[in-house]
Amino acid sequence: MPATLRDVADRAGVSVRTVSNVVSGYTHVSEQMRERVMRVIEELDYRANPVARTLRTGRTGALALVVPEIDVPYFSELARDVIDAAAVQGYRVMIDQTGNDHQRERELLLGEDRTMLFDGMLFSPLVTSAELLEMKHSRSGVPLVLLGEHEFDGRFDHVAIDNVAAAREAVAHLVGRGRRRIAAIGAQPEEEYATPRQRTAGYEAALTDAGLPLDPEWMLPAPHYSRADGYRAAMELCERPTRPDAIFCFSDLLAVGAIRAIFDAGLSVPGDIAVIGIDDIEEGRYGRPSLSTVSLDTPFIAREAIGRLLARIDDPTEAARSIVAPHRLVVRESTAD
Amino acid sequence: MPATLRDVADRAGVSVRTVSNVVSGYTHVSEQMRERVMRVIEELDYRANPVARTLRTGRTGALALVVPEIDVPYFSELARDVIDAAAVQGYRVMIDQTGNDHQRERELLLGEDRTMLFDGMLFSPLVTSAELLEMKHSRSGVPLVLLGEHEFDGRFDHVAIDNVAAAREAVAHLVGRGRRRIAAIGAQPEEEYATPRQRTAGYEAALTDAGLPLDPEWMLPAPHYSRADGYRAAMELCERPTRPDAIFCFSDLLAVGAIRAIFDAGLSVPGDIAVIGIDDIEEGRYGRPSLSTVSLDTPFIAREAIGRLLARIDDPTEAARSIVAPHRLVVRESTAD
DNA sequence: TTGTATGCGTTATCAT
DNA sequence: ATGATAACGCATACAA
Repeated sequence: MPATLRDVADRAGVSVRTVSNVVSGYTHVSEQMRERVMRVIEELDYRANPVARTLRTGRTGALALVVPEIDVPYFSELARDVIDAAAVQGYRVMIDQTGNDHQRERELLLGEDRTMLFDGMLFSPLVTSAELLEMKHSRSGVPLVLLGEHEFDGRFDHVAIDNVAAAREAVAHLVGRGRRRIAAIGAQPEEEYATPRQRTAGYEAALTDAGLPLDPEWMLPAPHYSRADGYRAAMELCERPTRPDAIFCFSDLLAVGAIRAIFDAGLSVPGDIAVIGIDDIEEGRYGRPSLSTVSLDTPFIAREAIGRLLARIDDPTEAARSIVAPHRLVVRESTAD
Repeated sequence: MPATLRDVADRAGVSVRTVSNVVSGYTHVSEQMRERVMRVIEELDYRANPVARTLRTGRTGALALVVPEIDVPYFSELARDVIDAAAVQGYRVMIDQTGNDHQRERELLLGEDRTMLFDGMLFSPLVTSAELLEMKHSRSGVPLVLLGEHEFDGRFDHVAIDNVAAAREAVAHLVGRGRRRIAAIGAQPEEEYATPRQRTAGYEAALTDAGLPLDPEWMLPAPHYSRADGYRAAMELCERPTRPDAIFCFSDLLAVGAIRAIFDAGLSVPGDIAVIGIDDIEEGRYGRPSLSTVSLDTPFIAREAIGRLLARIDDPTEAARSIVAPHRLVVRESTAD
């Protein structure tokens, strides 16, 4: 049975108020009193009960991070940085997975009694809708920061890269390498999601910049941004009468699958088909060939997101702000000559 | 301001007791009363405050999962399964990272006020010591289930594969492929940690089974089981006057790094050197060559671990049990002929 | 079947 | 500077 504030107070012959003052580092407390109380705290191995503290203060010291699937490398690398950044500020992180499932996402966002279990929420959706977020926000009032969605400007805090520019640079790089038949993998069937739409826009802009034609036939969907999706789409491209000479994948994971498919089709990377992704996951650095990509600064994203969230927890009336994280083209073997 | 039990009671003209009964699905409550209360609950959009409930009941509905680093694929894949298995039972999961850092691990385990923030703990250490666990357990009394440590039998619940057998089968497979100079990567400098020691034992047993000599020179350490560790160690092996013709890596991540190193050294896999790992992470299935490995059933591990933990939460006096998870050799290109 | 009252362990208000 | 005491929101022992 853990010792309580009362136990300590009784044993030290003082009031709970005094003990509480010592514990929470209150200024007006005499040195001798302080020492006496501290000794008893040591003796009884007292630790404050965070649940009781939370009930009183309304602060839990926990944040929620919602991602589609934690085992997708980009999200696990992001989670690592988020957990670290949160720890620096004294917060712990709860992770929820939406499983790329709309129904599940709904439940999670609007879910029953989640409220008050955490002080704020970091939401990194692959797909999500503004309405859902509006509902969440208005119903629970939980401070919310979006990761990777640059669409809902003004309404929510968010931190993300400039997706259009990132995609454009990736494709421009392929053009610069002399590629002309450039396919894209990762467009979403529905046009309602920000990230794929923006990357599609960047892809199209780069082709237009280069005076290349836009061909919808060369934009393949990838519902889950998984290795399997990338494999499937690339294999389909390889089997066509006229093959692409480069593929821009909307994520590194898609690219990993695509490279394997190209190899299985008896072709080479980058010889026959150059491949570039987005994310810069570590897996891409060790593959054969190593993967060219657009690197996102996840520690930066995590730090800024945590910063915004804590600011908003502190002052819920603050205006929503939009933070653009830096990105950087990283050229490796998969697009080398 | 969220509605409380009292608000609902007042509005419905009943006592808090009655509302509480309705909310928690108490059996003895008249149907009309039930409906009346439910209607008010809807109206006020009432949700029970989980913190208050926790203070009262002592149950938080949260579990902690402690891993070295969440962005290590094996752990993120395990985390996915743990979160899912916990969700099925109505629990949420908090993730903590020890960062492979002993000091940090200490803090985390013995840490201040963590207690009572979760009902139980799943601990999946790369490295840890029995003493630390003893301290944790005795001090906080938090129900604890170990993942992947088969050493502390009898003292703690744990679920893990038979590491000795898994390693032995992997190495036997290499022998069966005609390999004779079989190196190992992943031994820990200190001999105090269970997993590496057991895998070392399996490696040695398989060599002995095959009548092959044991050479300490061919057992390379890998402090973090990272791709970089695997790369470094394999590169060193490649530069020796007599190279191995096979490498047994204690984890798939090490194997990924090793394969890249062998390639960079101008050699081929499996032509010059065959490579096998342990874990069966998805990354290994898409690499070139695809990675032979020993597959662990992480969904099984997660389910069993959650099951044990909940049983122990329910009845802390239960005897500790040891669950052996199945493993299976998976042969792919990296050890093919 | 339902109402009343107490306590979970803190923090914070009001005295002194 | 410190003591007494009232919440925080819920669950439950005890009554009715």
